[in-house]
Amino acid sequence: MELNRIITGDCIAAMNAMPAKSVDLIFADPPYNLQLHHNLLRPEGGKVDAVDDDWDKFDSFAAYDAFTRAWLAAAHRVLKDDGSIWTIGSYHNIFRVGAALQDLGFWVLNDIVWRKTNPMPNFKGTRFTNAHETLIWCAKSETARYRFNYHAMKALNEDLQMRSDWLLPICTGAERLKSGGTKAHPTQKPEALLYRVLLACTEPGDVVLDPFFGTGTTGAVAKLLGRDWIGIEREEKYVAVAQARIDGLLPLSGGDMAVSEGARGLARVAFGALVETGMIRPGTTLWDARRRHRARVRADGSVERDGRAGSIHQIGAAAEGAAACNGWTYWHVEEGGGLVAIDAKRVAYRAATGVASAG
Amino acid sequence: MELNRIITGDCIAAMNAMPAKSVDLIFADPPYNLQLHHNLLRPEGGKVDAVDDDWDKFDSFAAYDAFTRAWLAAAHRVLKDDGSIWTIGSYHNIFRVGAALQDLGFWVLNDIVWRKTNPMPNFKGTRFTNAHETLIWCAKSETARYRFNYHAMKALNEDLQMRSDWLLPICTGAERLKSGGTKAHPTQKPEALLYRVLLACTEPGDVVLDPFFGTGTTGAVAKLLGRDWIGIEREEKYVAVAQARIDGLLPLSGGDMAVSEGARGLARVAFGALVETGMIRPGTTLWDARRRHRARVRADGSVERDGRAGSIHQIGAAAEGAAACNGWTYWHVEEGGGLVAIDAKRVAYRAATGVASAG
DNA sequence: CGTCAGGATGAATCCCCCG
DNA sequence: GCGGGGGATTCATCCTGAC
Repeated sequence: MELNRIITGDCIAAMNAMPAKSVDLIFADPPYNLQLHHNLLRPEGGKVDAVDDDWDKFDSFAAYDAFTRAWLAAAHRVLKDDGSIWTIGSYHNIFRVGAALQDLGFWVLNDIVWRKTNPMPNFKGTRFTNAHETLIWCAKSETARYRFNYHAMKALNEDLQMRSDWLLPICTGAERLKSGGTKAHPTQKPEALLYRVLLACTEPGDVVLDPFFGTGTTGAVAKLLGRDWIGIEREEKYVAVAQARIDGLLPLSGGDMAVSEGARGLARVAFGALVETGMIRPGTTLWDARRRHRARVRADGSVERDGRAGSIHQIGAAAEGAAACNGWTYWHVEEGGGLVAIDAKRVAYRAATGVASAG
Repeated sequence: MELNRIITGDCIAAMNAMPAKSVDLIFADPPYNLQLHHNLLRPEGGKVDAVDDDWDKFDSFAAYDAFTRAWLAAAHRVLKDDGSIWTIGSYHNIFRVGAALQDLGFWVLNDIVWRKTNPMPNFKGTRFTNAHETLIWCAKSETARYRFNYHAMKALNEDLQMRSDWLLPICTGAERLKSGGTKAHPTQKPEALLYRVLLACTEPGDVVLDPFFGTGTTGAVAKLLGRDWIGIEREEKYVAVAQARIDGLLPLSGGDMAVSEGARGLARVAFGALVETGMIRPGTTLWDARRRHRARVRADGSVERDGRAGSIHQIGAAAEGAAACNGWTYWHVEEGGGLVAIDAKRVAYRAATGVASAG
């Protein structure tokens, strides 16, 4: 089997033409079936550049399921018995993909949450910011002896076990491939994501297959890490971009590559978290250190003073007639006859929950 | 329908005995179908106290799917058209539940990741630490007008949009209910999780249904926040624990339940009303913030620019060549040598006339 | 050359009342 | 039920151009 090349064509046919049990790892980023109906405008009037490509359009969930089961069955055949498979998706499609994986006999090892440091906001204020995507990692069967480089993952995570939630930025800037001044592909994944997947589940010389190759992030990281790879992609324009990208790369010599871990230092704690967890009850009176001003805690973590509601910082600033105020040190609660700064509650919260570092 | 009580029995039968379209929110924590075949040993030899209750055993994915679709269909019937449903699960079951939700016509609004600050480590070093669970939030249909208290969520998160990943501790310590020295229920959820769900999607007086009530976390938080609730639980030992727990609770006072509201809750003011009352005189020049465009106020509250007259919004959009425009924040009047947004005039108008909230 | 303000942008199922 | 129109709504990051 010829390695380190892109096959142009349909991934099901291409996989069926490959030898059975021939690849060690499959990474698949299939269409998400986003079902976007309307144009979305940003508050300042700009238009969101949506994914509206034909390859993401399906007539129904049934049609999407049929497609999913077909490519997963082909993937099952080419995967070695001790290999494993990763898929990525969003709430639009990931439940269909996950159920299909289970139905085909794949054994789920983890679901991994890719938390985006910089997701697009929800412009209309109608839902929670959709700030993550989900990956599913499966062995070929319940009893398979899959590869997991536990210590490499632990080392990558400052000697703590790598968790199932990964904080990584989306692909922007110089890493984002352009063609003709605009993005070459609407859904290019960050190399750091593939780096972690390949480092966790393969060793040098393993064969990595990506049936939805796109601009070739999987191939690029595989080459970098000294893994062999095969990419399958239907659209010739993406094939050209991917080939040029990978040709221009040099593998690492011995090496390593920085994986973004996001902001370090102490985790940001919202005042609302203290209210939610019952450390401070709605209705509690907050005092400044000299009891000259008071405010009342509301159910959503905002506070109210003289009929005006806002954050602890905003209302503290208003009480002092100042432009800004650190509400954590400004406001206090009554405790044992004296006043305790709410910052002490934050310290206690961090200690109780073990949220030491951000990320 | 009798509220604020626990129904002992099977949740499907109990929901089918309830009136159709009678609840505003459903929170469901169904069995996870954990498929734990072997006893798991800790490194030091102790046995992990795993979920091995009969209620979590299913013979196959098909049996679990049939159960899931049955209770979800019953839930669909009792949910109001503009209500919403939350479910929680792990990778063992959440894909089955999510696919069933979509197949039954529920419309996914978000998948939410509950990131645990203190998850159980992976003792064997064979996988990533399973550090999260997944919630799925759905409206009853694609076109339903569900409730989302956007500004309350934003206030709870230090004035940033609440994201789809929530960092919360697991339920331990004093909050963890005990019976006879051991934990009363193997999967008790933290109150903070329910607090956020109920604060986001209900208002005081709404009816919240939990078909897998367990030790009654949903009921406890509903009572605290002044929401009505109904719990359904099959196991009498859990019913007793939940009832005692909720009976011992005091709700917040009415004022403490108040949360932040956005401008959509404010009374609508016609621009013409400001002209009528003399706050803005006909003939006044309106400017955009950077003085690139100007318009002239007419006697009827319309404005004119380049020979075209229309509302402040229409003429603002025309000036910008945009599809839409909020004229209140786009246009400004000269005042004291600087520019003041006409929105400030609207604030003054509301204050002067006492029209605070929308009717 | 550096700094700063302004603009662009990312897998998005993104409004709602009134006639 | 549908169409029109008022008017509510954004976070982190990177790039470009002005000075």
